[in-house]
Amino acid sequence: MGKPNELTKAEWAVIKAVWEQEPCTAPEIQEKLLKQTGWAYSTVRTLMDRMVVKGLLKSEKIRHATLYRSAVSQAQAQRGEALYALKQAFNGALTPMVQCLIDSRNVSAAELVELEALIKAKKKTARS
Amino acid sequence: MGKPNELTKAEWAVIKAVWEQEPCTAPEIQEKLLKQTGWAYSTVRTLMDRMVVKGLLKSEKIRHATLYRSAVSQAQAQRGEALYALKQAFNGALTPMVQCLIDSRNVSAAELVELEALIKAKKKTARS
DNA sequence: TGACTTCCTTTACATTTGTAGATCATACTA
DNA sequence: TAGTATGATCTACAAATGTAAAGGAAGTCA
Repeated sequence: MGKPNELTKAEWAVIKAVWEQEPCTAPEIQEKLLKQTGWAYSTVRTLMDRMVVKGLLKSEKIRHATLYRSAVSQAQAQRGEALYALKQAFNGALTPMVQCLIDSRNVSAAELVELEALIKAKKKTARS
Repeated sequence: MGKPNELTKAEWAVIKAVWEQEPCTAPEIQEKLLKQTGWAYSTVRTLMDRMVVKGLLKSEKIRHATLYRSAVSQAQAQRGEALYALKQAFNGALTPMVQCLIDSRNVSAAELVELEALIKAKKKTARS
């Protein structure tokens, strides 16, 4: 299970669309992304085929048409990205990274409560 | 203040070395990175010059030699990377990202305490 | 069954990134 | 001052990425 290589922006756009509707065809994804990206069909198609080669998507040929599905889950991809940032930028130091996150954004009171709860929960599971 | 574009792995390696010793010369950085990367002088030099063009480093010519310094702080670069992950992978949702981080790693009890404190502190500043 | 519409396949090309050899200018040293 | 070591510049080249046009094949509707 190699690390799901980090995704490029374009790849993120595609795989997000795929997650929303699996399995799917290239024209469907192109349609979905048209507004945000303006990409032509062949652009999307090329991206998707390259992503198959990379192991980010799987494709299956049904007669004439090609069906795609994701080969990495959203959770896997998210984790890959989060851990990449953690490692690269913060040298693996978790606390500074979280600190940075909550300092760099307007965090609502509700979110702070959530975060607190989450950490409490983790403490419980950790200690056992 | 454009977003400090995300850095590539190679760029991270270079800028980290620069932060450790500013100002610095290309040969110094090459030396520093030799062990981890095996890069030749011209490789490092090319990287650094490209980073100047991108606005990641600044360079100054002192006679024959070239002195480099960072043009983005460590904090800025870290923030860029963290926010990129947040936005791209988690669609800006902070809590899930933090959740993911603490689930994907062995977090020590001490770290959990730190995190908790950090959030408490944030709550205080937020409410005012 | 011919025309139209879709989707697929192939090919292409510019830009960015990773990596470095070769050669030129300098400065130090004997 | 000639020779050597050191750093600078230029040029190169392959792989990855972003982006798409052009031309073929297949299914659909009249």
